[in-house]
Amino acid sequence: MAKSSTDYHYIRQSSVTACGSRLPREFFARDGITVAKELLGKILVHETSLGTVRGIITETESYMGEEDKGSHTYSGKRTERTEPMYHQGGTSYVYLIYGMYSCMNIAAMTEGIPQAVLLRKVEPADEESRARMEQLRRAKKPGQNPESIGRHLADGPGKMCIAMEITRQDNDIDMVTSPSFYVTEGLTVLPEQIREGKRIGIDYAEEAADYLWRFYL
DNA sequence: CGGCTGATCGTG
DNA sequence: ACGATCAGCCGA
Repeated sequence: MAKSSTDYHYIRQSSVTACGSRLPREFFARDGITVAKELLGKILVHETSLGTVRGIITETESYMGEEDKGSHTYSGKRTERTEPMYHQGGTSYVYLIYGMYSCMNIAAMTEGIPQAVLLRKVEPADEESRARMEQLRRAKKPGQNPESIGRHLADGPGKMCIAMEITRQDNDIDMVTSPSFYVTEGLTVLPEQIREGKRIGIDYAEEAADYLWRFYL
Protein backbone atom coordinates (compact mmCIF):
# COMPACT_ATOMS: atom_id res chain seq x y z
CA MET A 1 0.00 0.00 0.00
CA ALA A 2 1.51 3.30 -1.05
CA LYS A 3 1.66 6.31 1.20
CA SER A 4 -0.77 8.01 -1.08
CA SER A 5 -1.63 10.82 1.29
CA THR A 6 1.44 12.75 0.18
CA ASP A 7 0.08 12.90 -3.34
CA TYR A 8 -2.81 15.04 -2.23
CA HIS A 9 -0.44 17.85 -1.51
CA TYR A 10 -2.89 20.68 -1.80
CA ILE A 11 -6.08 18.90 -2.72
CA ARG A 12 -8.58 19.03 0.09
CA GLN A 13 -10.50 15.84 0.67
CA SER A 14 -13.90 15.60 -0.96
CA SER A 15 -13.26 18.73 -2.97
CA VAL A 16 -13.54 16.98 -6.31
CA THR A 17 -16.89 17.45 -7.95
CA ALA A 18 -18.04 13.96 -8.75
CA CYS A 19 -19.64 14.67 -12.11
CA GLY A 20 -18.44 17.92 -13.68
CA SER A 21 -19.67 19.02 -17.07
CA ARG A 22 -17.47 19.06 -20.16
CA LEU A 23 -15.68 22.27 -21.07
CA PRO A 24 -17.18 23.88 -24.20
CA ARG A 25 -15.52 25.47 -27.21
CA GLU A 26 -15.65 28.95 -25.68
CA PHE A 27 -13.43 27.79 -22.84
CA PHE A 28 -10.61 26.94 -25.24
CA ALA A 29 -11.21 29.78 -27.71
CA ARG A 30 -9.18 32.20 -25.57
CA ASP A 31 -5.51 33.09 -25.47
CA GLY A 32 -3.04 30.42 -24.39
CA ILE A 33 -2.13 32.05 -21.10
CA THR A 34 -5.72 32.39 -19.97
CA VAL A 35 -6.49 28.80 -20.96
CA ALA A 36 -3.36 27.50 -19.21
CA LYS A 37 -4.36 29.15 -15.94
CA GLU A 38 -8.01 28.20 -16.26
CA LEU A 39 -7.17 24.54 -16.88
CA LEU A 40 -5.65 24.21 -13.40
CA GLY A 41 -8.03 22.18 -11.26
CA LYS A 42 -10.03 20.93 -14.25
CA ILE A 43 -10.29 17.19 -14.89
CA LEU A 44 -8.74 15.45 -17.86
CA VAL A 45 -10.74 12.35 -18.80
CA HIS A 46 -9.53 9.52 -21.03
CA GLU A 47 -11.05 6.15 -21.84
CA THR A 48 -8.16 3.70 -21.54
CA SER A 49 -7.79 -0.03 -22.03
CA LEU A 50 -8.34 -0.36 -18.27
CA GLY A 51 -11.40 1.88 -18.20
CA THR A 52 -11.94 5.58 -17.55
CA VAL A 53 -9.05 7.49 -16.00
CA ARG A 54 -9.58 10.98 -14.54
CA GLY A 55 -6.74 13.32 -13.62
CA ILE A 56 -6.87 16.72 -11.93
CA ILE A 57 -4.70 19.08 -13.93
CA THR A 58 -2.16 20.73 -11.62
CA GLU A 59 0.58 22.08 -13.91
CA THR A 60 0.47 23.65 -17.38
CA GLU A 61 2.59 25.70 -19.75
CA SER A 62 1.62 28.18 -22.46
CA TYR A 63 3.04 28.12 -25.98
CA MET A 64 2.17 31.34 -27.66
CA GLY A 65 2.26 30.99 -31.41
CA GLU A 66 4.62 31.93 -34.19
CA GLU A 67 6.43 34.64 -32.21
CA ASP A 68 7.28 32.34 -29.30
CA LYS A 69 10.85 31.03 -29.59
CA GLY A 70 9.97 28.17 -27.28
CA SER A 71 7.16 26.88 -29.47
CA HIS A 72 7.25 24.27 -32.22
CA THR A 73 5.42 26.84 -34.34
CA TYR A 74 8.07 29.53 -33.93
CA SER A 75 8.59 31.57 -37.10
CA GLY A 76 5.52 30.05 -38.70
CA LYS A 77 6.68 26.46 -38.81
CA ARG A 78 3.45 24.84 -39.92
CA THR A 79 4.26 21.23 -40.71
CA GLU A 80 2.43 17.93 -40.58
CA ARG A 81 3.50 17.56 -36.95
CA THR A 82 2.49 21.03 -35.74
CA GLU A 83 -0.76 21.14 -37.71
CA PRO A 84 -3.02 20.42 -34.68
CA MET A 85 -1.68 23.52 -32.94
CA TYR A 86 -3.20 25.56 -35.77
CA HIS A 87 -6.59 23.97 -35.37
CA GLN A 88 -9.47 25.34 -33.31
CA GLY A 89 -9.31 25.64 -29.55
CA GLY A 90 -9.91 22.30 -27.87
CA THR A 91 -7.89 20.26 -30.37
CA SER A 92 -5.32 17.86 -28.88
CA TYR A 93 -1.67 17.97 -29.95
CA VAL A 94 0.25 14.86 -28.89
CA TYR A 95 3.79 14.33 -30.12
CA LEU A 96 6.77 12.07 -29.48
CA ILE A 97 9.61 13.64 -27.54
CA TYR A 98 13.16 12.34 -27.14
CA GLY A 99 12.25 9.29 -29.15
CA MET A 100 10.38 7.65 -26.29
CA TYR A 101 7.82 9.81 -24.51
CA SER A 102 4.61 11.58 -25.45
CA CYS A 103 3.74 15.17 -24.62
CA MET A 104 0.13 16.34 -24.67
CA ASN A 105 -1.16 19.82 -25.44
CA ILE A 106 -4.55 21.37 -26.04
CA ALA A 107 -4.81 24.04 -28.72
CA ALA A 108 -6.15 27.44 -27.65
CA MET A 109 -7.70 30.26 -29.68
CA THR A 110 -9.14 29.62 -33.12
CA GLU A 111 -8.18 28.04 -36.43
CA GLY A 112 -4.93 29.49 -37.77
CA ILE A 113 -3.57 30.82 -34.47
CA PRO A 114 -1.15 28.20 -33.06
CA GLN A 115 -1.34 28.82 -29.33
CA ALA A 116 -1.47 25.78 -27.08
CA VAL A 117 -1.23 24.56 -23.50
CA LEU A 118 1.13 21.76 -22.51
CA LEU A 119 -0.30 19.59 -19.73
CA ARG A 120 2.62 18.74 -17.44
CA LYS A 121 1.06 17.15 -14.40
CA VAL A 122 -2.12 15.56 -13.08
CA GLU A 123 -3.16 13.89 -9.87
CA PRO A 124 -5.69 11.05 -9.86
CA ALA A 125 -9.21 12.40 -9.28
CA ASP A 126 -10.41 9.25 -7.51
CA GLU A 127 -9.01 5.98 -6.18
CA GLU A 128 -10.10 4.00 -9.21
CA SER A 129 -8.13 6.36 -11.45
CA ARG A 130 -5.14 6.11 -9.13
CA ALA A 131 -5.14 2.32 -9.35
CA ARG A 132 -5.40 2.41 -13.14
CA MET A 133 -2.65 5.02 -13.44
CA GLU A 134 -0.34 2.92 -11.30
CA GLN A 135 -1.07 -0.14 -13.37
CA LEU A 136 -0.46 1.70 -16.64
CA ARG A 137 2.81 3.11 -15.33
CA ARG A 138 4.00 -0.26 -14.05
CA ALA A 139 3.08 -1.98 -17.29
CA LYS A 140 5.23 0.44 -19.27
CA LYS A 141 8.49 -0.57 -17.65
CA PRO A 142 8.48 -4.26 -16.60
CA GLY A 143 11.90 -4.25 -14.99
CA GLN A 144 11.39 -0.94 -13.27
CA ASN A 145 11.70 -0.39 -9.54
CA PRO A 146 8.09 0.08 -8.27
CA GLU A 147 9.41 2.50 -5.67
CA SER A 148 10.33 4.93 -8.44
CA ILE A 149 6.67 5.56 -9.20
CA GLY A 150 5.35 6.51 -5.75
CA ARG A 151 4.51 10.19 -5.69
CA HIS A 152 5.87 10.55 -9.21
CA LEU A 153 2.80 8.90 -10.68
CA ALA A 154 2.02 11.60 -13.26
CA ASP A 155 4.22 14.56 -12.30
CA GLY A 156 5.70 15.31 -15.70
CA PRO A 157 4.39 15.44 -19.28
CA GLY A 158 5.80 12.04 -20.25
CA LYS A 159 4.72 10.32 -17.05
CA MET A 160 1.28 11.89 -17.29
CA CYS A 161 0.78 10.49 -20.79
CA ILE A 162 1.83 7.00 -19.68
CA ALA A 163 -0.45 7.14 -16.62
CA MET A 164 -3.42 8.19 -18.75
CA GLU A 165 -2.52 6.04 -21.77
CA ILE A 166 -2.22 9.07 -24.04
CA THR A 167 -0.36 8.30 -27.25
CA ARG A 168 -0.16 9.72 -30.74
CA GLN A 169 -3.40 7.87 -31.41
CA ASP A 170 -4.89 10.72 -29.41
CA ASN A 171 -3.36 13.43 -31.58
CA ASP A 172 -5.57 15.97 -33.37
CA ILE A 173 -8.73 15.02 -31.49
CA ASP A 174 -11.47 17.59 -30.90
CA MET A 175 -11.81 17.39 -27.13
CA VAL A 176 -15.03 19.40 -27.21
CA THR A 177 -16.87 16.59 -29.00
CA SER A 178 -14.84 13.40 -28.46
CA PRO A 179 -16.64 10.73 -26.41
CA SER A 180 -13.40 9.37 -24.99
CA PHE A 181 -10.99 12.28 -24.52
CA TYR A 182 -12.12 15.55 -22.95
CA VAL A 183 -11.90 17.95 -20.00
CA THR A 184 -14.55 18.64 -17.38
CA GLU A 185 -15.10 21.09 -14.55
CA GLY A 186 -13.27 20.17 -11.36
CA LEU A 187 -11.85 22.06 -8.42
CA THR A 188 -12.57 25.70 -7.75
CA VAL A 189 -9.21 27.44 -8.03
CA LEU A 190 -8.69 30.93 -6.70
CA PRO A 191 -6.23 33.28 -8.44
CA GLU A 192 -3.96 33.35 -5.39
CA GLN A 193 -3.60 29.57 -5.56
CA ILE A 194 -1.91 29.77 -8.95
CA ARG A 195 1.89 29.85 -8.96
CA GLU A 196 3.99 30.68 -11.96
CA GLY A 197 7.53 30.04 -13.15
CA LYS A 198 9.73 29.63 -16.18
CA ARG A 199 8.91 26.94 -18.69
CA ILE A 200 10.93 23.73 -18.47
CA GLY A 201 13.32 22.32 -21.04
CA ILE A 202 13.50 25.17 -23.53
CA ASP A 203 16.91 26.64 -22.72
CA TYR A 204 17.48 27.23 -26.43
CA ALA A 205 14.58 29.72 -26.58
CA GLU A 206 16.73 32.74 -25.59
CA GLU A 207 14.67 35.50 -23.92
CA ALA A 208 11.51 33.40 -24.24
CA ALA A 209 13.08 30.85 -21.88
CA ASP A 210 12.63 33.38 -19.08
CA TYR A 211 8.95 34.13 -19.62
CA LEU A 212 6.81 33.02 -16.68
CA TRP A 213 4.51 30.86 -18.73
CA ARG A 214 4.40 27.80 -16.50
CA PHE A 215 1.49 27.66 -14.09
CA TYR A 216 0.90 25.27 -11.21
CA LEU A 217 -1.07 24.86 -8.02
C1' DC B 1 17.01 17.91 -2.91
C1' DG B 2 20.12 19.19 -6.89
C1' DG B 3 22.99 17.96 -10.78
C1' DC B 4 24.45 14.77 -14.48
C1' DT B 5 23.87 11.17 -18.16
C1' DG B 6 22.32 7.72 -21.37
C1' DA B 7 18.33 5.99 -23.73
C1' DT B 8 15.79 6.20 -28.34
C1' DC B 9 13.31 7.59 -32.80
C1' DG B 10 9.96 10.60 -35.69
C1' DT B 11 10.49 14.79 -37.89
C1' DG B 12 12.24 18.15 -41.22
C1' DA C 1 21.09 16.09 -35.88
C1' DC C 2 17.80 17.37 -32.64
C1' DG C 3 14.71 17.52 -28.87
C1' DA C 4 8.32 21.11 -24.54
C1' DT C 5 11.77 13.90 -20.83
C1' DC C 6 12.75 10.27 -17.52
C1' DA C 7 15.05 7.08 -14.32
C1' DG C 8 18.94 6.00 -11.96
C1' DC C 9 22.90 7.33 -9.70
C1' DC C 10 25.79 10.30 -7.36
C1' DG C 11 27.02 13.78 -3.66
C1' DA C 12 25.36 17.19 -0.11
